[in-house]
Formats: sequence, C-alpha cells, structure tokens
Amino acid sequence: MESRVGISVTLEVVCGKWKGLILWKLLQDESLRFNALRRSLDGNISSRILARELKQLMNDGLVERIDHQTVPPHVEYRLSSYGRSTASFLHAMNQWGIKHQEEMRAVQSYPGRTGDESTP
Amino acid sequence: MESRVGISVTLEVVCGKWKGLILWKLLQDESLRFNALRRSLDGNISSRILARELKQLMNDGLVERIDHQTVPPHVEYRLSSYGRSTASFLHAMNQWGIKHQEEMRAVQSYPGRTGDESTP
DNA sequence: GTTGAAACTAACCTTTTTGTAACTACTTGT
DNA sequence: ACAAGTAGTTACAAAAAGGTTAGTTTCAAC
Repeated sequence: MESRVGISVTLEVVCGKWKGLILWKLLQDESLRFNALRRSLDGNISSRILARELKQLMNDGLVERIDHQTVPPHVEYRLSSYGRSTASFLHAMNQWGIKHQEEMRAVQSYPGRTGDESTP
Repeated sequence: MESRVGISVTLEVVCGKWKGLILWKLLQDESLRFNALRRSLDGNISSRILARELKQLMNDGLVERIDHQTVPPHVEYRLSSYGRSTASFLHAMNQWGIKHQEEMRAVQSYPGRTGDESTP
C-alpha cells in the first residue's frame, strides 16, 4: 500500500469556497482583524460564514484567535506556527492555479471540447 | 497586488469529495478502466458521480479517455501529460495530510479545545 | 442622542453536491 | 437460456455548503 490518501485529509481542511483563501490571506498578512479579513476576501463572504470557517480552522489548530479583551471588541486572527506549515502545499497550489488559468484561456480558443452540456 | 488567488482556481479543479483522490489514483496507476477505478476508490463512489467527475477532469484537460472501440466496451482513463503536472501540489498535499492526521491524533488527547458545538 | 463600527450569533432559506436505484446494449461464461 | 460484466445514463432524493437578514453589546464620533 503506497497511497495512504493524505490527500483527503488535506482536502477536508482546505476545501470549500473560502478556507484556502483565508489561509492564503493570513499567510501574507500575518495578522488580521475579523472585518478586515472579511473585506479583504474578494467581495462577499458573510460574517456568519467567515466566523464558521475561522472556528473550524482554529479547531484544526491552524489559526489562533487573539482577543485583546477590550470593549468594543478587538480580535486578531493569525496563523499558528503549525498553520504556517500549510504554505508547503498552498504555494504549489497557487503556482499551478495561475498556470492553469493561462492554459484554460489558450484551450478555450479551440472549439470541439465537450463542454458541460449547456445547450438543452 | 501580490495574491492573484491561483489557490481558488486550483481548488475549483481539485475540490470535492472525489476529484483529488481520482487524480491521485491515476497518478499512481497510470491507466485504469472505469470500474477498476471505481472499485479502487475506497468503498463507494457511484458510477454516476465517477462519470461526472471524469467528465469534468477531461474538460479541464487533465484526464484522457481512451476508447478501444470494442463491444462490450473497453475504456481506459489516464492523466494527460498536463494532468501529471498536478503532482506538484498533490504530493505536497498528501505529505501534509499524513502529518496532519498524526498531529490531530496527538491533540485529541488534550481536552479543552472548542469542538463543533455538538452538545445542544 | 442617534449613528456607526467592532465581533459575532440565531433563524431561516437557497443552491450545490453527492448518493440510490433502475435501466441501456452487447457479449462471455455456465 | 440465464446470470454477470462492460461503460455508462436518467430520474429522483438526501445532505451539505453557502447565503441573507436581523439582532446583540459597548464605545466613540457627530
């Protein structure tokens, strides 16, 4: 047995519409407040979703919540040192994604590829 | 702007319950027939789902379908040379996943982590 | 003294993803 | 003749993911 499917484990942690982006942002910005992170995420993640995503990432030990115990609240989120280890695959994913975008743009010029059946 | 979010592009291609695993299998086995691939995927992917996943992967240019034009049908699936480029991040993801599993096993021994609210 | 911002949470609803069961056409093995 | 295997597809159902709206508490600014 050589497979082990660590892949699935990683996907469980990183999959979905936002988790990857959140990690990526935190990898760049070091520390962000809730609403700052929210606004930095390309348009429109709702606070409900962001809160839930962060909770899950904290649960996986990747993100730390620093509550300055002030009122009105001041809370920061940052990657734990363990969280920073996700850089190992996030960088690779980012690289590939950028290349893939170009690849797709090139391929789309050619007709004859079987699109998702969009003509009913 | 430094981000570019290639991450999201990659996640769109690889996310979900099966796509990552399928790529991973094909990365190891070189070429697999439909039902062989199906059976190799840890239990239970339905043929409907597998067919759709493969279709999408073909659409992204990652997987090739080789139809031997016989009856009863004999069809093989394999990664395209471009598909093999996903190895760049799949290996990293697999590595991390394996480590993460161990990490999680260690952490679960400690109480005091905020689980997904499971006590109503 | 009303408004806005901070960091959320709760109730509710919609969309997307995933799964189940049955069925196609054709051949090989018993 | 009948079961089983090939590579799928279709119609339907369930579950998961994502989103919307409103509301909480407290302070600072206008």
